[in-house]
Amino acid sequence: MKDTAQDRQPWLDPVTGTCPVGETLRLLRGKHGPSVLHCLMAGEMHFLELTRALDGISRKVLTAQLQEFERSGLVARIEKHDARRRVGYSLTGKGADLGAILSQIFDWSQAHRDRAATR
Amino acid sequence: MKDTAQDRQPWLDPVTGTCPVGETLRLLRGKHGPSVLHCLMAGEMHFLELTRALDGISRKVLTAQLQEFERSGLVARIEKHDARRRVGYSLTGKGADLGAILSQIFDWSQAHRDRAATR
DNA sequence: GCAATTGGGCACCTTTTGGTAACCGGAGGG
DNA sequence: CCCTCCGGTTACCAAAAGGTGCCCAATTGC
Repeated sequence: MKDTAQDRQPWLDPVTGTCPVGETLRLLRGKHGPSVLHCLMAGEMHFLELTRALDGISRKVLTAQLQEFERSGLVARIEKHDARRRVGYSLTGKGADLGAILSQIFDWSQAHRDRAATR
Repeated sequence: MKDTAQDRQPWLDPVTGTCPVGETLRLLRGKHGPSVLHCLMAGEMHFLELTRALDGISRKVLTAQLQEFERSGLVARIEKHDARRRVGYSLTGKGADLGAILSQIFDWSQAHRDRAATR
């Protein structure tokens, strides 16, 4: 019997050898990541629109975040070859599914805003 | 007209002056935070049980995380004055509600484990 | 020609986060 | 008396994350 990683950790993805849950959590650990997805729930937005909507995020971090979301298939990047060469970002189906879950966290936060710290 | 913070940012909690959503997101940004809540969804656990279940978390980080969750009213700390003076941790109602949402993220991760990276 | 807009990239720095290892204190066992 | 278990705490260090400021390229408007 070969004692494989799969035997010891059956939750690991057989293809990538990583834990899909861990990957997802890592994806959402950024300071602004969830907010980016939440913004995009309202529809496609341009890069600079996002920087303004998120209030405080730097362009560096936003580009990095969007690229990571794109790699993970949560967000689609659309180059408009129109006048201003602006770039649109919108959620994929996967991204929208995850965004819907995040919306529940937003709702939970509002529902428990009473004595949130219960001090 | 006094232009108050409430007028400019109506999502701020009128009592604490903080954004409840931001506070929640900050609560979940830790590397192990969501996993801790997920563990406790199965029921009360002792401190060392958690360190073993989480595989890799240090006692320092786990204590800090549990204290933060306790301050936020997600987790209850129960000192057992029995032989081994062990300490139990369990979810409050609030904590269980949030844990249920996190479970959906776990489910999402499993559902999208096919080509998660879509490289 | 010159400035502004848009979406980046890059170098540098600070802050945050997490791990390691050591120590502690009370209870129990031998 | 000494050792072990449990739940911490502390000091120290490394890595990750994020912000700032500067540069760049293509295009439009003046």
